[in-house]
Amino acid sequence: MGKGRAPCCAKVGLNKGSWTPEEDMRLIAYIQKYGHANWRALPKQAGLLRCGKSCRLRWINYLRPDLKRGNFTAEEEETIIKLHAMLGNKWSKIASCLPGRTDNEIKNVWNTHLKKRVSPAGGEERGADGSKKKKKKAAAGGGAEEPLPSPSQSSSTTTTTNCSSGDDSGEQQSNTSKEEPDDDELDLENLDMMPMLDDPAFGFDMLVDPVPPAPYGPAVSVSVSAPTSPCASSTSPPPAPACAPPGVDDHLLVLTEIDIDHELWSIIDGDGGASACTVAAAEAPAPAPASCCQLSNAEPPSGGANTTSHGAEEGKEWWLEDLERELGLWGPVEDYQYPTGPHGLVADHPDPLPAMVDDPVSCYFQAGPASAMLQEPGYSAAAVTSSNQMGL
DNA sequence: AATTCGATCAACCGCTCACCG
DNA sequence: TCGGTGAGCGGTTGATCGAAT
Repeated sequence: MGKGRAPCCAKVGLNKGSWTPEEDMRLIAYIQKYGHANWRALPKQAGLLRCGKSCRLRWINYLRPDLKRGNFTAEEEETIIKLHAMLGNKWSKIASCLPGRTDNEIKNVWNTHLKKRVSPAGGEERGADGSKKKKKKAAAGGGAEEPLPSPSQSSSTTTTTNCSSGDDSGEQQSNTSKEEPDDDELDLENLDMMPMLDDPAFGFDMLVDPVPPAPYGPAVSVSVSAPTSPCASSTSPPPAPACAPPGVDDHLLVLTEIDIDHELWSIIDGDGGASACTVAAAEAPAPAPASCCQLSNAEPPSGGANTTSHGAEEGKEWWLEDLERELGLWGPVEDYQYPTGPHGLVADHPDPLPAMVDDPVSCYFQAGPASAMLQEPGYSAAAVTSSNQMGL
């Protein structure tokens, strides 16, 4: 750490802030095709002006196909409360027990809803000294020694009081987060309160030690089932699709080169400028202007495996629909004309980027999963969205 | 109708961990 | 064994939206 290592995002020329649809598309397409064996190299290879960290976050928290969107169910909330009582702010561990939910999401939900519910004092905490912003400043000024929401807080003041190690774990959580071993001594008496524990596949060590890092790894093969649902609750998400979204295997968006200033990546990389973007892009398979159906031959740029596992068919629709909705694309379309090639397939479209530039998201969905799905028996054309409906 | 305020959530930052040479 | 590097985690911030005034 320290050691003079510059923050990854402090690099010159990298985008920050909200992601654009095009960036999303590039990231999705790249990961679907090559996985994410190396986050640091990924943005460069995918032609994204983002740091790897940012890409990773975006993928994990927003673009991952197995994400469950929408409000938390009561059961999920209960699970969070109980797990938090036992684990404290171990959001990633809590998230591992809530399939389709991210640590960030859970953290937000906890801080905005559950904390108050569990510990009304926590709500007052914020209101007591005014707005949350004021509170932050006050804390920064050194006044507030307000401990973070800790297991002790929740366990000592709420319904989840039977976490025997409440006080201790609370202290550890807020003061010595490093004392993992103790934190992980969970109160087994709580186990029967947790819905996901009914799952025979559940092992408590899953909480203590995160699920085998089955990252969406170099291979998209990382099946969705692995990362997020070691202790699948009964409120399981829609049929878990494989990491690769519907139809992606066969209809990947062709990533095209972004014309980034050659020196930019040199600066970013600090590697002496040998890796101009276009060069990298040329080396990286991503930009290959080939057909969308070339996936099976694709070689990960950095040796990552590309196993693009096929998700369950039934998993395709929900993921696609969800993401489309998320991006404002969802809706019936009546008059969209696919860019058809000689064979009437999008894959024949020689260069999707031109369209993508205007409308990257719709282009992606029409050229990718959605169109692929169209070719599947039983899939309704109504699922295809019209770029006219984009609010972009 | 305009303004204020609070809630929400995506994204960033800094740190630690784990792996590899 | 040690140091460097990348990944991951948890805390925090800031933009946005909706409700209240």
